[in-house]
Amino acid sequence: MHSVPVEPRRTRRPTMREVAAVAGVSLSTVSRVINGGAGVRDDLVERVRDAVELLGYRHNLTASTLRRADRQSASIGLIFEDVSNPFFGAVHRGVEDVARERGILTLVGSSDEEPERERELAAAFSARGVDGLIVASAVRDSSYLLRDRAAGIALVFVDRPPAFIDADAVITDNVGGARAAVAHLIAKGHHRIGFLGDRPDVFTAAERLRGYRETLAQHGLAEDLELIRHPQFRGVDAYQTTCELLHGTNPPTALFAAQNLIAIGAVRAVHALGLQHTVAMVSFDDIPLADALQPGITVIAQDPHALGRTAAEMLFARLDGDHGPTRRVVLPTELIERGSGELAPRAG
Amino acid sequence: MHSVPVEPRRTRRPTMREVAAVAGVSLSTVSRVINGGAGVRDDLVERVRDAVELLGYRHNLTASTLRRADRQSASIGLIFEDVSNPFFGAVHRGVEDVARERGILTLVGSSDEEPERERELAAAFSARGVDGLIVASAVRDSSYLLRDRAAGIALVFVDRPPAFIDADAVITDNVGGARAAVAHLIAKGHHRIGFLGDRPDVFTAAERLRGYRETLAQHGLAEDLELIRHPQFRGVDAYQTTCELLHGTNPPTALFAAQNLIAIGAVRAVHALGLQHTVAMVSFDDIPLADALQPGITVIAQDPHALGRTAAEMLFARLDGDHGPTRRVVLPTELIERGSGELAPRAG
DNA sequence: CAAGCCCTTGAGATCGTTTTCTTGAAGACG
DNA sequence: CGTCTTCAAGAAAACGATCTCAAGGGCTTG
Repeated sequence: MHSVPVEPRRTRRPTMREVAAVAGVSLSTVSRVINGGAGVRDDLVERVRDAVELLGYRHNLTASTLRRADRQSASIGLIFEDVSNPFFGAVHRGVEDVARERGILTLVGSSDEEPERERELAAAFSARGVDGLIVASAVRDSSYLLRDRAAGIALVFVDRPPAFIDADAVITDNVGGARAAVAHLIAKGHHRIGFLGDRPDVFTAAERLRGYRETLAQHGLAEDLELIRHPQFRGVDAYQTTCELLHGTNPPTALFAAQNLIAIGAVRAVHALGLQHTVAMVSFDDIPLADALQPGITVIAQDPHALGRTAAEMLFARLDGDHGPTRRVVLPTELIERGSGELAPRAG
Repeated sequence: MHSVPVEPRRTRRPTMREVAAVAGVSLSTVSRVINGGAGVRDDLVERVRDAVELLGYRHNLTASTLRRADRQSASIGLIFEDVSNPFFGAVHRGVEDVARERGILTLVGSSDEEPERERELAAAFSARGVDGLIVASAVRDSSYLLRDRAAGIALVFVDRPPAFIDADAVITDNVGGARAAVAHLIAKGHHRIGFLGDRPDVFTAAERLRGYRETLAQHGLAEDLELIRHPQFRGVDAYQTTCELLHGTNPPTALFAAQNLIAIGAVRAVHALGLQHTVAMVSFDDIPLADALQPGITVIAQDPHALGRTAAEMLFARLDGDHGPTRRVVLPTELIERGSGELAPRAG
């Protein structure tokens, strides 16, 4: 079994010219049939269709795009931080659901939060003639995309707003969500609340930190820099950082884990230390099995699928000729109480 | 703010012809410089580079691919069941890591396990001239891809092997993993083990069910069809199905949850019923927070990232001219004991 | 019956690039 | 000094499709 060698590209793909020859019509007629067949006599349409079938002709969109007046490639590019983060998986799916209805395909890449990589991806997408770009940007200055937009590429920012370029964006209410999380913990009596989040050069992290700080200030609570931590490699370091934080002198009585992967690490740490009934916790972003834990994890849920859907809808509106002012859509978060956020403070 | 209207495509993209005019050289020379500059005098190279910079020229890969002798588009297509399933997110990332080194981009789509949709995606990718296809196929008969491969598109199956077409494949040892799971439970004394998995028309589900059955038989245990369940919509129904199973007459003392999303549903159900210390459980595929639960979830872990990496490596080997016999790579699973699989049977 | 119109069809230009072919200049060599 | 080789550079064809435009046929209409 499995011993038949794979033949190298034996047959060239048939072209419209060959279809035309077989059908006994001109190249133009074949093109018309392929593009819907309007204005072609029925019997010719049939002959062309038969020839297509016979030869196994497949339309070459590369050549078509090059020549067509509208220049549309029916594909868009998505730049995420990491396609293997379930958050972006859901955003991707939201985009795909909308794109599918229009027969549009998605090119997807991970920037790993590296500006250089993000620009490379944008350039690569652009070189392939994408009609639009949906970007979760990791750069301080997104104006490098101006040239692409000037060349006719539609542009929507998702999860993080654009900087130094006026463009459409769909983001979550990060500050509001963080405020809700921290206010919730304060209402339960907590005064020392740890913050675990990405470094503040990531927009979402900065916003969530802002919400944290503002809410502390609003309630007259002093900010302790010891309690604000930024684990570098989220999965691994969040665990470690949480342990350090909880084993330090004067540890927090509650934690706000401001990102999904960091939250997973923090939850694992709290459970490993046996402190899950002692240290309160709220996470930003819902995580699988959050409700199966004891106690369940109270979360600020965002809707990544809706983020993707909305971004795609805005992108296609632009491609359909919407030249209105740029829009920024902010999607709300939802506080889901499951137990971990409702624990009262206890002396460590 | 945000009130400046977005200008419609104002500038056309500059072409090589325009670059040539500005640099005062011929089109051919510009092409040579863009493609590495071999055989062009240094001063001309510099003049062309300056013109490129000045005009903001961006290479048009669409036109380039059309004309180039090798016809490579430097992009590949990925067909998954669902890009928002973290399992496929990880496979995707594995592919991307390998593709990135070669400057190759990924087009990605979800088939939702619908054969029609899978064929549409393959056709759409093919029309866009992808160099290769990595497919987690949902169809009984994958021979529809023969035509594409004949047209020179490399082909690798991932997660599920090909049917009616001889092609490379990378899959997990589903039968072996399932055997290990069930044997583990039997060794702990369980005789009534529930099976929760996708319908057997999904290859992986059929294989895991086979492993389950064979292991029961091997240990002289009778098979009870009441214990074999196939929740239709995984997230929602797995929860419901698990509840029904555990509340039925003569319920199982252990569960084998044979897919990641089903496992999440089953774990939630077991915990909701308060049976997590009573009913043993092993899941196929590791899931986040499995180790934070009480008891931790014992899993048969597969390595989706390696699945993607390996598939990509095989694909590129073919693109590099490997015409050897087709290969089937089977990646091993790993049993990770965390507690839930080590519970002894108790009368319900 | 001729003029005018609509409708279908095909010829040829064209999209932006690569590739082949040609040209011309410079250098090597007997 | 003439011929042969080598090399850089440009002119033009080609990739596979779409689009413009002109031609031809059939029909209506005066």
